Amino acid sequence: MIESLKQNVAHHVSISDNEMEEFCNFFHKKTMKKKTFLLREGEVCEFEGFVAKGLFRVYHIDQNGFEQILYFAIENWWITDIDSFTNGKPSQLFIEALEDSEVLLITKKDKEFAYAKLPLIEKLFRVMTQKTHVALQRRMIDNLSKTADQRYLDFIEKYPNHYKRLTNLQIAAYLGISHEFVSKIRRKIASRK
Amino acid sequence: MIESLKQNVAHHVSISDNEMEEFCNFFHKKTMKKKTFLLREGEVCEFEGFVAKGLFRVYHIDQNGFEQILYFAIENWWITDIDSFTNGKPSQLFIEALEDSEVLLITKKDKEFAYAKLPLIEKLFRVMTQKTHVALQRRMIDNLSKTADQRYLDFIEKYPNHYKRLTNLQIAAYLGISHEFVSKIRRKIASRK
DNA sequence: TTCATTTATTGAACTTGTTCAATGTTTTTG
DNA sequence: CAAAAACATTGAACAAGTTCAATAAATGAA
Repeated sequence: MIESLKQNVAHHVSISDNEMEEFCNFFHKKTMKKKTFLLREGEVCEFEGFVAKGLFRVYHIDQNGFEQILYFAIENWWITDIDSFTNGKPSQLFIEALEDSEVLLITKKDKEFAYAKLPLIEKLFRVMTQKTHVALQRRMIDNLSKTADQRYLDFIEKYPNHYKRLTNLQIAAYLGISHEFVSKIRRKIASRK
Repeated sequence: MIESLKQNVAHHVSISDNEMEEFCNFFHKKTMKKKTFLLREGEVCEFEGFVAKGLFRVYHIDQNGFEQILYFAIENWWITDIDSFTNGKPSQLFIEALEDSEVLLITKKDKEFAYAKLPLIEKLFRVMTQKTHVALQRRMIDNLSKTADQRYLDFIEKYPNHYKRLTNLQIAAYLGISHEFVSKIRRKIASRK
């Protein structure tokens, strides 16, 4: 449970056992039923979360009522709305559990406390933010240049574990296409074999 | 020259005059002619740069030879390839001056030195990375949901200063559409008035 | 200034992806 | 287990955006 968090932290920075213990103690566990929300539009995001079990979607709803999915988070992913969290403003995002899930949360206060006390934690989050930023740049470039077919293929290749747990509707909202078209892409791919 | 850098830093973190001086001393000025490159694909990005004057484009070229522009950087913007810079791997990006430009560069070594010596500098870059990340998330969402027309309008509204200095070709490569279609969008908009 | 190069515009034919509506399939839930 | 709800598939008509080719306009370099 907390073990996976420790492993994840250790994967990014080298930190003493004591510091690790101290950092992990800031987290409290939250169990969530499928289809419940960790964050809703309009709320201020007061936490940063580590997914211990389950699956979440982080998404936005536009003026026309369409959903755009920013990312899916399964085990060992972090979830928050950085903008709302760091700037204390109302979120534009929803974070919803798509399966029964368990998440480890740290509050804003505790995170700041950790920053002040444990210099490596500042580094941890800087490194993680950089990594997600690089991944998002990559996705942006792909979105600018590739067809929906290619993006779908890339997605199932890149996230085979997500893929199995998601519906067409959700994949469509991530790729920025209609779910009907996802069906048509699947058919095309199947017939190609 | 260095003044604009100081102002930019002060805008993000509160730092003493001494520390500011020390940090800014790490930078050296580079003057660049239009159409010259600060970074080419395959090179390792050894710098982080602050644009004092001019205009740059940061872009990628895909397998089919098409360019996707990640962003434009004018005065007071920072430029680097985070992935290449932080992980020491060959860049997938080009950074090119689109006008005669002046940029203030800090090397990787000096930046690490600054991190170690001036704790607020770590914060500075963390805050800046977060801001660019939030902006990119916003752009991703818009790209998933909006039509080319709307994205074009958003662009000229959001970056009126960039817009005047860019060609249709460049705006097209940023929006992920053909430059012919940019022409058609412009015509449509003009006829609507 | 002049010639070459780059950039912008336009139209026609085409491709990609959307929308809507109907139907079948799977999953949830009482 | 049965009924309801959510999800997936399909086709037809449509809209959005591309490609190609031709021409005009602007810019740059000698």
